[in-house]
Amino acid sequence: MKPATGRPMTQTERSGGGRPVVRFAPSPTGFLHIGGARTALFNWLYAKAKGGRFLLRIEDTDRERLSPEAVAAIIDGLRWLELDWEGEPVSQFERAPRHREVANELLAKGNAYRCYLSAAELDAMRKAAEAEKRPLAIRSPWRDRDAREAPKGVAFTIRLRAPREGETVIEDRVQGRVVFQNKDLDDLIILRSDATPTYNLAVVVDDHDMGVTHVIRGVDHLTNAARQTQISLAMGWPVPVWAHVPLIHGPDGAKLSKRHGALGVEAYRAMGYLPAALRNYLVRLGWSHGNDEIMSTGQLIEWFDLDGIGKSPARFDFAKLEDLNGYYIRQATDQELVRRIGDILPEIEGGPAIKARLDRGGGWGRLASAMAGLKERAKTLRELIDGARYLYAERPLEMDAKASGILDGEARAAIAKLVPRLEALKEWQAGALEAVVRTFAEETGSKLGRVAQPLRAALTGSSVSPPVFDVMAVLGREEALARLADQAGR
RNA sequence: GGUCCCUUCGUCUAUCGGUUAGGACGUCAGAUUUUCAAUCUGAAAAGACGGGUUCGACUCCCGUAGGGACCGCCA
Repeated sequence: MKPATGRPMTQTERSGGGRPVVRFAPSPTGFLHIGGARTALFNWLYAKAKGGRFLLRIEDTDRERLSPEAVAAIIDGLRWLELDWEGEPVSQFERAPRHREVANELLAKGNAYRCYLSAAELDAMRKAAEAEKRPLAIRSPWRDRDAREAPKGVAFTIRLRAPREGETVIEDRVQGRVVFQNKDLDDLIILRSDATPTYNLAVVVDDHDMGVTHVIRGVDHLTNAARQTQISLAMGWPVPVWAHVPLIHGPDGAKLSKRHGALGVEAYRAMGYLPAALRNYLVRLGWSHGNDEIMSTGQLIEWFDLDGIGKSPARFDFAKLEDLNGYYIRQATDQELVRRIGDILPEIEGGPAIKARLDRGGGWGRLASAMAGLKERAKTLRELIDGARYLYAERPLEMDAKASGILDGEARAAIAKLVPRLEALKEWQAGALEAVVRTFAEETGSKLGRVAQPLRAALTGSSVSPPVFDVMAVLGREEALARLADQAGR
């Protein structure tokens, strides 16, 4: 098949539109931040949507900035987000010999050359250009100099012999056709003076060797796409399909900072967000499918495509994430919620203490039975834990300001009168409890709320809770009556 | 400074030359209610600006303004 335009054939076109291969290639210098998570998600979705493969490569060539914890954090983050990749993660560092091999091949082809410019000289050139306010393009004299003139025993770098005329065109599935004038691009270093490969070389070689057909990544790599295209062309390799997605900004439109949300995904996990909610939120940040907002993973896989990605940057909005998370919490099964609370409890402030109390005396079981009422009122797992406080609180309950306001003398007296009737109940369950209290309210000529609020206060120490009768049922006869007795007036 | 990109309600977005410019979050009001939520109903809220092209522009072109990315022997 022939490509419709004059651009180089892409791998998909060569393989007759076969299964795409995509990859997520983070550098392990920090955690998996929210932007990276979205990039990973887009790649993952694209692979799933098109029946392709999603690979993971760790760009760990910078040994100084490498941290093993960061690698672990990225992998944990992807796992938590449930973005599974195929095979073992590829270590870019371990492939250095192959990168070197390609650099030498380029050298042998005459598409690269040894450059003896020192770092200090380069620095001076850059400074001079800046001082004169003229555009900088490093033009190494060694591009055309005879290799025999080379100083002996001096370290050299290998530079790509990039074309000086014409243009390098990026046909981008998101950005459209982006044209770079070759005169603006300099001969980039592909092999450092210590014979280690640079990023752009490593990426091109790895993507080629891994059979990557589509490169989906942040726009911050757009100019790299031009450089990488030049390397691919110099090797006679096909150029992948590009898709450079816009970056995520903070609420103020500026770059996402720590205080905005440039946190690692593990922070979102600890804040009590559900992976499905975060995925749904993230995918809508820059991608759309008509007016659809809440989409199941199945729908996302069915609908996702590069065409739906917009070109303008999006701002991160916690309020919308929260709303979505609330929805996913309401949809989640009680068991899943209990499990996830158990997962994050050890890593949040005050969590271990709560866990210890839940561990004692069937707390988890009570949590599970209270979940139906609880999840209706929480936007995050943290709020869920907070809302469940009455379950694991110890007697005598601490009353918050509103609760003690509700429990005035009259209210306490009412509780005292009500307790015997509750005690007389054979079946301790919500319906029966409600009937008793309703009757009581009618008899005393008060609205249900007048009785229910004091009960709530006495039972939970708060003015806010799930329906009181459910609360009583979950607490069980003994505990509920004890709490009421604690607050009952004489 | 150079190169490249972006600009629809406060926010995320739909629209792909003809719509009362739609939806979602948030906000406000109301309904419901034992509290708070959830739910339902309704309201306010947008095409940065200036020129073209066209019978007709949010949509196409140019310019201005604002914003962003990149400009390493980092990735």
